[in-house]
Amino acid sequence: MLDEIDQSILGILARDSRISLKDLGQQVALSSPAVSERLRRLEERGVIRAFTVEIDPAALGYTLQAIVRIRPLPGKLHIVQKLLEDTPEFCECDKVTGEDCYVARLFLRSIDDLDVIIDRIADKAETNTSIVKAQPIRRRPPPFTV
Amino acid sequence: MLDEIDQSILGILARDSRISLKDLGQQVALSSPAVSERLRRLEERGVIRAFTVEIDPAALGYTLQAIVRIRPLPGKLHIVQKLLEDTPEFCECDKVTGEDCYVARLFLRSIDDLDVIIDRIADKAETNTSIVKAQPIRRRPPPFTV
DNA sequence: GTGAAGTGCTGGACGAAATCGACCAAAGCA
DNA sequence: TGCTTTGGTCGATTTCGTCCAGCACTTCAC
Repeated sequence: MLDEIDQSILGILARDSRISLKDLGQQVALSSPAVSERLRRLEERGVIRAFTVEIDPAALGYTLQAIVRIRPLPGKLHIVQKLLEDTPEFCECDKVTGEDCYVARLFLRSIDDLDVIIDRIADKAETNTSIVKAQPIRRRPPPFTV
Repeated sequence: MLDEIDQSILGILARDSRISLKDLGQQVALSSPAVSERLRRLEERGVIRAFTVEIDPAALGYTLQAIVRIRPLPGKLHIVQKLLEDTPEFCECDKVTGEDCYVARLFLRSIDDLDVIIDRIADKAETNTSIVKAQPIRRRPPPFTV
């Protein structure tokens, strides 16, 4: 599905997605039209979901992060999910097996905001909030070795 | 700190980080040398941590994800953290307040891998694993409004 | 085997984009 | 008031991306 060249292209782009096709081509020993075509196909096949940018949340004023585990009350599941989706401070949410139904990441400007946001779901779900103290591993791609 | 133009630049780059400076400039009504300079400063100040690419984990064979809560046994905290960092399948890890010490995201090729990886920390920590069934919110930036 | 078709690459030409330097206008300040 | 800093424009030059023709290699039918 993905050959070695595609994998190293992905690795390089993960570190710097604004690299020129020329430089990218040199690093994988291919001409620029060739890597251009590979990029096109990687996007087309959905291997590359997006070229994006990693922003320091603190630069936007988000000095706090929390991990919130959420267990909607009976019959409230869809309402809760909709509420999470419509609250932009929830920047990541997974629906999981086990007692908790959702695990979500919340970006906060202050601890007061936490209270405001959690209060909005407090009557529809049980929640368990953990404040992030440190990030030993920040978002990284999984290993490529096939 | 960040003016409106910087914010809209970040918003545009979050959607497509490979956009040309020319197009980016047109969208924010600035010349390309001007946006080039703003980009340079955003990077320099650490607002932009990296230009990167979002890869479909399934394309790399990772058909499963799990959220693992980890509570190291007394005296094992540093060993456990090192182990997490050295296990590339752990693609995200937060150190949090509360009973659990770490919350980590694990990418898996098969359910068998889960057993192998969790076994490696089983004698150093209590773990609680939830399999991801769906992702109602996939990584998105927090709201920019200052 | 052999020829036809398909795939994925190279290299050069050409138009588009990035960069560089010169210059300018507004804001902050002695 | 006039100097300095900051952040911008514009045009020239260089660099890059894209298009296209051609080539090598593989697959497959005969």
